[in-house]
Amino acid sequence: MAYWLIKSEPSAYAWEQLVKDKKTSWTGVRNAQASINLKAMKIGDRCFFYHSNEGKEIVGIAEVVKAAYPDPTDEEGKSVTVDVKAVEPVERFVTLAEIKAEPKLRDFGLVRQSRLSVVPVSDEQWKLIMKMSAAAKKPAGK
DNA sequence: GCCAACGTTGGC
DNA sequence: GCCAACGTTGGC
Repeated sequence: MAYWLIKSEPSAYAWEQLVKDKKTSWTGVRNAQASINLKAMKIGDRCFFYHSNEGKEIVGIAEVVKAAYPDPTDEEGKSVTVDVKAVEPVERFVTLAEIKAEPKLRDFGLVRQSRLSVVPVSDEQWKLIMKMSAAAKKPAGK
């Protein structure tokens, strides 16, 4: 299974909203690279849910429940969307500042391409961030 | 097909 | 609110 990070401005669609809705269609992605990432998503893939602009932190974990299909909100029919559901909130928010402060996450898509709204997350990155989100201030161990 | 102009996103 | 980065558009 693959891992991803999906971004949303809380004012547009916050994590709390997804929790309330249980699941949602991740529509409105127009960026070409982001679309490619969406198409690569498979059912069961996990996604970090990141709040951009406000908060700038990873707040929860979502799961892909429906693979890419044409985005109904795109009149041109070029864009795709996936359905995701809320899995669980993270124990502790992981902020962008912390991610930037972690040398191992220097190559993280969120940092490297800050404008991309759907970015891939490697296994190692996923594990590390999971660790960072688990209560302690710093990742346990080395 | 290239490149400049413009628009949008997102961090600070 | 400002500015930098980057994607997209349109003229040539």
